[in-house]
Amino acid sequence: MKHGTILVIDDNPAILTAVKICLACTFERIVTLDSPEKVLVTIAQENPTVILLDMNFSLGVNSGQEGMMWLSVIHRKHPDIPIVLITAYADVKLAVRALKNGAADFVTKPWDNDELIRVLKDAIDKAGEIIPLDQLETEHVRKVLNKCDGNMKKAADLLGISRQTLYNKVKASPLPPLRGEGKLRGEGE
Amino acid sequence: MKHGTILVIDDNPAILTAVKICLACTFERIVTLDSPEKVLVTIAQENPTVILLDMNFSLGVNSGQEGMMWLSVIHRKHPDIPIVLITAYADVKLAVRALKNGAADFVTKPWDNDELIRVLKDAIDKAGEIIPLDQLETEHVRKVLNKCDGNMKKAADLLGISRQTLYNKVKASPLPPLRGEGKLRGEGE
DNA sequence: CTAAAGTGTCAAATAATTGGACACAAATGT
DNA sequence: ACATTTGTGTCCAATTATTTGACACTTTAG
Repeated sequence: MKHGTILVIDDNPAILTAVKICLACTFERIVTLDSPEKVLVTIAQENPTVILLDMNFSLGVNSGQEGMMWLSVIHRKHPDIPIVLITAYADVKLAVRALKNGAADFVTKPWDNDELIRVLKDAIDKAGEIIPLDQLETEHVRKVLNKCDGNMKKAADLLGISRQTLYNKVKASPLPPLRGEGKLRGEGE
Repeated sequence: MKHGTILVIDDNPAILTAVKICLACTFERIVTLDSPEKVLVTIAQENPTVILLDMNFSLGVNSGQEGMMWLSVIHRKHPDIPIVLITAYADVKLAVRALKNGAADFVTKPWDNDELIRVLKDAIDKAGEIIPLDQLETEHVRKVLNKCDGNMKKAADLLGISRQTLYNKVKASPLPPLRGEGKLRGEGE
């Protein structure tokens, strides 16, 4: 099954060619840019399913700052499009920063074709997950309730709803997404 | 301002000592474990604000598999407690996997004390953020609507609400809480 | 041991959600 | 091109949820 459109941004033509070949049978459409400057325009035109973004565009500058900046710009404007970063300079700090800035994944050159495809598919799948509103609500309610140590008044306050409504909500979903054995944190006594 | 309890798990006593000194004035309470085996018990007893977890516990094994496994175990059972990983073997793949498995951050030994403190505070802050229910709802609604290209029927369907309700919701928040820059001209249309 | 804060539960007023309906615009198939 | 399907905006009345306020009671802190 093909997975829509991918936008690849890299200043190295050889890389673009290699990626095109590698991804030809995975995507319906492959759009490439050799510079990120017009990336927002291209995104608006192509509406890509996923973006593969190189981190270094100035020769001799390998800090990845430029890619990081573009990551932020794109992610801010299109938070729903997964962005996979790719770089020749494996740097843990950079990778961590990228993921915390919204990157879906981070791969290093030279890459393994199968791994790249897997990573991209994975990013698309994760971005495509849509959960129903009430499930989102229930999860959040329990999270906040947890953080308030079960204090429903405070939790309701933080959630912006009335105490009684919180009651109804927790009553409506008694045993939600708790995996594991039966003891919750705080059940000491 | 002190930031509650931190649980530090590392098999190297010297590291534990060093961390204790480093973090003494940042946390009210520092709990240490030299092995992750009883970590769930300790968490239940201490209810830590944040966890600092080493990735390697078997000498000679530096794949980080063990730390990764414990990260998963802890994160699954306590998704609200931020877990910062620490490792001597800077490995991009490992770091990426860790973050995707729910780690709040990833630091490498030897660490910088100030940076470690900053990272921990950051993790705590991020985990402590509580957003009101209606804001969460609005953001999710807009995200799903986006993914459906504005098709309200489909979006309502995916959200598990009726089409009219979706109408009301979008009508109620025309320019919602999107963090943000003013207007980046997409010049798409 | 008080006072303050939280709990569980109720009821009545208010708001939101639903399912159905309708005329019309847009996309789809043949 | 035409007919069919699908989606849009917008109503309505019936049903649910939510809120506000209240009450007796337990827990927590000073």
